[in-house]
Amino acid sequence: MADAPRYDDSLTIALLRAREAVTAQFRDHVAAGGMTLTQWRVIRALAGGTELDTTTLAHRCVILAPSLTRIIKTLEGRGLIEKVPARDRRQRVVRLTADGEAMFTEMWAVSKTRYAAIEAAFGRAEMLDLV
Amino acid sequence: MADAPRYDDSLTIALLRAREAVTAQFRDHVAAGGMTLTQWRVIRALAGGTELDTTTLAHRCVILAPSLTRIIKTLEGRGLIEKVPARDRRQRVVRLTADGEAMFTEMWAVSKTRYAAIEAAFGRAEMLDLV
DNA sequence: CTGATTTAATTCACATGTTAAGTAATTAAA
DNA sequence: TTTAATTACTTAACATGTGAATTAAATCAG
Repeated sequence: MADAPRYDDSLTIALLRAREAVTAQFRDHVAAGGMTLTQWRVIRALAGGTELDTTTLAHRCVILAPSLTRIIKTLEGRGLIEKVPARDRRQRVVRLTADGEAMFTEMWAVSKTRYAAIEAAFGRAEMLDLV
Repeated sequence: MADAPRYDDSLTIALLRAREAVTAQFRDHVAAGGMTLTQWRVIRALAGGTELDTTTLAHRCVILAPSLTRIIKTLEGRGLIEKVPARDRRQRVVRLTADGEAMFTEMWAVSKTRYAAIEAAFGRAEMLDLV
């Protein structure tokens, strides 16, 4: 099978497995807090009183706009985030509520140590080079 | 903001961006063939007459079982894959049809060169180490 | 051999990814 | 200033991710 595709070691598969391996470390913890990993990325991006519009937030969290629209609706419904009036009325600017900040603080205490451990064991430079 | 989370350079985000950067190279080409990247992974895993059960196929393609069930249904409906009788009747073993092999051959001619170029520019070893 | 357990898939329910189309507000052009 | 073009976001439609519950078949214990 000289010309047959090598499959298991392709880059796309490797990236999927790498992401799977990393997210598995957090999924249970985040799920215990009643949210998904994607929602957690949004909470984390807004932590500390940060106010962001949808476009910036989507880019930082690597979430597509349609997904973010739904997530904002969900998190707003739970009282974790709230809208902020914006100069440009096309924009939707959001921030964490007091409850949202509390939720972040509580979960970050645990997540922080896991992030640090995993990243230290990995070598982040090569990843960032590609990006 | 000494204790504020550094966000843009976290590993989970980096992996998302890396995957985004790589898949963008193939998405258009695969979409032109009328299928998704996930479906293409399945086709590729079965190329060359390979017969696989759902569990093995799911693991190799890094697709969860429920997703694979739907994908098999879709690809079977298009006449690209077909069932193969299995000793263990709990298993669903599938392989490419003649049309499926033809589809693979046609698309692989283009994909192959892109895979090679990207992987050469990356350095696959670190990824595999993590996995 | 019969019942309990385990295994392989499927189904269900909901969240997200993805593309395309649509809406409202801003900006630029005539 | 009125229209055309852009921008920011939303909605829609479908595919996939994800965990939990179900079904069917194989295996195991007694």
